[in-house]
Amino acid sequence: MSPRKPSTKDLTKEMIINEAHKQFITKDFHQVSMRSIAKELGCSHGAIYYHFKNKAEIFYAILSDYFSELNNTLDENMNGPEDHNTKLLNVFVGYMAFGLNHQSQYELMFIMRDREIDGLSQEAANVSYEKFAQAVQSLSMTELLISDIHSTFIALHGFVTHYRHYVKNYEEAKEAVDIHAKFLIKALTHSESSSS
Amino acid sequence: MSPRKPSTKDLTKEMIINEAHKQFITKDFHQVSMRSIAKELGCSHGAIYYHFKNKAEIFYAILSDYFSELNNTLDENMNGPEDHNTKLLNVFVGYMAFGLNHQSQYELMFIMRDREIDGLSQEAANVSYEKFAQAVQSLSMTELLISDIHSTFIALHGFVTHYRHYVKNYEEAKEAVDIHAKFLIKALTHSESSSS
DNA sequence: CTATTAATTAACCACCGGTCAATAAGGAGG
DNA sequence: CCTCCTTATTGACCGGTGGTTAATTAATAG
Repeated sequence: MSPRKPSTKDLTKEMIINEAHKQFITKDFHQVSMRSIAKELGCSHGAIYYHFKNKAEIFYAILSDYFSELNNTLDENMNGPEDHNTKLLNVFVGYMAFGLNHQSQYELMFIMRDREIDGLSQEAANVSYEKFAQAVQSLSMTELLISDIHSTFIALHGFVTHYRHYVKNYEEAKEAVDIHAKFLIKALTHSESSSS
Repeated sequence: MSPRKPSTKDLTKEMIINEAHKQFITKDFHQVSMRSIAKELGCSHGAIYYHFKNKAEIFYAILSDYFSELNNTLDENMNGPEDHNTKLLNVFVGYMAFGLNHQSQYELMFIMRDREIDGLSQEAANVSYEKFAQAVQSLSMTELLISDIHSTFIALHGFVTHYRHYVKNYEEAKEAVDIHAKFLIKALTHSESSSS
C-alpha cells in the first residue's frame, strides 16, 4: 500500500516553500521563478510541479502565514496593558510596520491584482480587515461610523503602498508612520461631530 | 540630407503610441506586449524598436499625457466658481475619480515599482503631488501642517489602490468616494487642534 | 544611376509558467 | 532474487514574453 516512504525526503513541499520564501523576501512575486527555486534546490523545475499544481499554490502557502502574522500582531496589540488610545496608535503603527517590513508579501496580499494569486488571498484579506475594524471600534470611546473605520483602513493601506517606494523597512519610515497614525487618530476622534 | 521623407508614413511613433494606448485601456502594462502592438499594427515587433528604444519608452510617452490630464483636472477644479470647501471636496473626488477611471494608467503612474518604467514617472508624480499640496493649502481656511496634507494625499492614494480591486470606474464607487472625501475634509478641518 | 539613409524584417537571445512521457528509485510480495 | 507497483524526478517541449541586430528593402537626393 505504501511503497517508497518519503523517508529519504528528496524534495518536500516544505523545502520548496522555504526556498520560495527565502527568495520572496528580497525579490517580488514575478522575480521568483519556478526555475530559480529549482536551481537553488538542485532539482529540475518540473519536479516542483509534482508537489504543487502551480506557482500560485506555493505563494499562497507562504501568504497564509503572513496573514496569520498580521492577525497575531493585531491581537497582541489588543491584549496589551496599555490604555485604549495607546493601543489604537499601536494598531495603526503595527499595520503600517507590517506592510513596510514585508513589502513583497504585502504587495501580493493587498496590492497585486494578478488573477493568478487572487481569490485565494481575497478572503484572507477580508478576514484581516474585519478583525481590524472590530479592534478599532472596541478601542474607541464613542460609536464610530463604519465608513470612518473603513476610511482609516484605506489611509493606512495608502501609507504602505506609497512609502514602499521610498523605504526598505519600517525603521526607515518610523517618524512618518507615527505622524500618519496620529493624524488618523485625530480624524477618528473628531468623528463624532459628523452629521446624520 | 533627408532621403525618404516620412511622407508615406509606414509606421510612425504616433501610430505605435495610439495602438499601445488603445490596448492599455483594457489591459495592464504586462498584458500589452510589443508583439501584440505589432500584430495589431501589421508589422513585426522588431520594427517598433526603430521608433522606441524599449517598451518603457512607449508607456512613458502615454503616461505623460495622463499626468497632464491629472494636473489639468486639478487646475479646473481650482479655477471653478465654487467656494473653497466645495473646491476642496472636488479636488479630492477628482483625484479618486481619475484613479478609478484610468486604473491601468494609475497603476503605472503611482503604484507599480517596476524598475523599467520607474524613475521616469517618479518625477512627474512628485510634480503632481506638489500641485496637489499647494491646492489643498490654498483652499484651506487655516494654515495646515504639511504632514496633514501629505497624510490626506496618502489616504486618497489608498482609496484608489484599494477600490480598483472592486470597481471598474468612478461611477461604481461614487458614494464611497464621496464619503471618503468628506472624512478627509473633516480630518483636515479639525487639524488646527493639533498640539505643537 | 548611385549613394545615402529610413524603415522593416526575421532570426536570434534568454527568460517565463506549465505539461508530460520516459525514467529512476525504493519497498512489498512472491 | 526478482518482479511489480508506486512515487518521485528528469528534461525535452510548448507557447509566450522583452529585447537585439544583421540583413534587407525602399525611397529620395545628388
